[in-house]
Amino acid sequence: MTRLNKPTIKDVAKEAGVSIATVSRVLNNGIGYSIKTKQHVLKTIEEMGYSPNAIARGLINKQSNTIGVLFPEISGLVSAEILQGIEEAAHARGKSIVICNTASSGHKTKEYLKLLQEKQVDGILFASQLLTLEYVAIVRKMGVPVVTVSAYSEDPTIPAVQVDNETAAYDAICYFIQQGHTEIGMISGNPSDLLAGAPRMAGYKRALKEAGIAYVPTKVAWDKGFYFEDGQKAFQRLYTDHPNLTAIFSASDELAIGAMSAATAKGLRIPEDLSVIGFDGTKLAKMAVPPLTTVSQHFFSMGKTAANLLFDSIATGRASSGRIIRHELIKRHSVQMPSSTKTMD
Amino acid sequence: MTRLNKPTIKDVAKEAGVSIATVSRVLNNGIGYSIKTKQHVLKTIEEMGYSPNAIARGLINKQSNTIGVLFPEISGLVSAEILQGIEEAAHARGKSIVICNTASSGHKTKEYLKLLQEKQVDGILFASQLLTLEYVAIVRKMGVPVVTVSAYSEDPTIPAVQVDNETAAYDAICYFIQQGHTEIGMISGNPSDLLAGAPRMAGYKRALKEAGIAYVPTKVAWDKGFYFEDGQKAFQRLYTDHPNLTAIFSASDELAIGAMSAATAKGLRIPEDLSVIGFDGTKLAKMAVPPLTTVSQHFFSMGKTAANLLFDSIATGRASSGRIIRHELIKRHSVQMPSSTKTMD
DNA sequence: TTGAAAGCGTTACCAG
DNA sequence: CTGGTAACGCTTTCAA
Repeated sequence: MTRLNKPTIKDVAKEAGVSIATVSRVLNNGIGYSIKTKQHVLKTIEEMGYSPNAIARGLINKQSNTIGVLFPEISGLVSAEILQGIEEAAHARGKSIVICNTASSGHKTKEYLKLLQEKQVDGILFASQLLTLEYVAIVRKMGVPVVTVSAYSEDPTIPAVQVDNETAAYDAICYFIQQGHTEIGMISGNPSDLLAGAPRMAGYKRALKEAGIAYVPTKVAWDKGFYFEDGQKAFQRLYTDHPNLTAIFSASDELAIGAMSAATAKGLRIPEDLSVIGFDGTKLAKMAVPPLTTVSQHFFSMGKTAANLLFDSIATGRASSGRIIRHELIKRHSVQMPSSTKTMD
Repeated sequence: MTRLNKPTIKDVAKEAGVSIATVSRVLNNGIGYSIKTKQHVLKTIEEMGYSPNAIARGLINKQSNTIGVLFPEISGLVSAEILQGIEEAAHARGKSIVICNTASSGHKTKEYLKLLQEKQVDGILFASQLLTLEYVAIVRKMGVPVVTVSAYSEDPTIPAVQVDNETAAYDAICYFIQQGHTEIGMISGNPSDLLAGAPRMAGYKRALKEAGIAYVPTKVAWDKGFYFEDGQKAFQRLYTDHPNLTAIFSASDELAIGAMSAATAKGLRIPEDLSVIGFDGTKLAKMAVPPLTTVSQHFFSMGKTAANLLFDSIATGRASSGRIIRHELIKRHSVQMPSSTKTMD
């Protein structure tokens, strides 16, 4: 039976005929040994197939080079894009990330926070995940920096990376208005959602007000969340109450596509009979029929930015400030001027 | 300045007036102490807010309770669903997962493999990611188990969790044939893809052959990959060469939706003029207009199964065998009998 | 330029 | 039932 255990720094030292201190030095510090020793050590490392043990390193350095990322769900396009951004930033700095799917459950979240503490992660990212005061307290006790991506925090001092949701919604409505629409409905997420619910509705109201259009509460509908089915259901209600709507702004792309699907089923043509704007800018939007005009959030870049903020904070020991990531109205083919404008009568 | 450092097991021992061995025992073994000591120790742990250090534990136990998962991309629906399945299985066993986005790059993959080795992961999952002989060799040297999910391995001895792609495609085509179609085209992925390309094309051919329908090479088209745009482009070519096709089988949902979008743009109605079947069963399919009939792969369950196989392998030290996950034809509204059957003339 | 040794926070063995 | 202590693999003083 050959020696199955992987070689340690000790083995390398013995084999190379130097001390472990020397091996460690050529591995880490750029100094403290002769060029000749360096080459010799490097060669034996190569020959033995030695690989340093990050766990042992972590124990002594008191850092794991790992961050934890919490998501309420990971099987969606939004999460996936944010995650990809985070991953890119992490990899660029040689850090690794452990992902935690909390399923929006307080229990699972706290469980994960405990796990992350035991794993000695260097920092934590809350992605799309409500950061309650309770979580903040836990994380404070852990003593590691936190940042939030596309998430609402009950503690305003936590650095956040997000879009200006109010303005983004406002811009969408203004575009409708520019196109001549006045009968504008909205499919919202739950208004109790302080990140993606309430602010977008506020933007909708502000744009209407500035244009002198009366705000009619029943022109805003929502169901449970931000999903396709919610969009379908909300549209039914909207259409029943207000069949004369010429434009609908939806708080997510899925919501918008659900609405379009329900509208098509009712025989409405898009955009001829009904204009639609979505939100998020996921790849769903370009795949819709017709391609969906939407307010894009650049999730990839949000994830990347948030991760970098966190890494900076870890490195400097100072809390960073948040960032607003610019949104962008991507114009495709789901919006046109209302065909039955009064002047046509 | 209060004591900022987190308490260690030593601190707990001192505070509780016992030895660290005892504290360790109440933390790990269910035995070896009086009920009274246990309560006392637990109380001091609680009071001091002590949390065990998983890094130190890992060092001595020679395991990290962590697995590495490699994806060629993580911002897609398929990856996200697989990941969610893996996450669920991992969390259920108290393991954590570090994710690696290789971008299909051999360089990044090898870099990650090295990182995972240093992190002392207990096992590795290749998800949707080609497992080359070179990678197998590296992983063998690492001495940890590997399993593959929805991925092709050049080494057939590696446990794999996947769908029977040939049969799945075969079933889809048979369904077309049952509905009366004979002019059946296919939008394939790249045939050099040994997992999702070649086998699905083989299934297509077999079904045709069994039904006595001639296989016409130009009735199969593909572009670069499995994405929306590829579907659009491939459809153009298919339609130019064979405008009389009444049915198209696509090797992914995105491909199918791309084809539908291009077909709709040409004035074709679905399913009246053209029937379409997709592949994957992502949430995209149900959101299409009309809702897409598709061969579902149950990615969530594949991820979960693969992770569990890996954990078993880690625990027992024995390689497990792979699993075929049953596919399922989900019938929605993108397929109907060809309207212009010969008998109607 | 180099080596010896202390120590990071745990676990597990061996005495008592 | 309990305590002392070696060891896990590594980094980092401190001396030489």
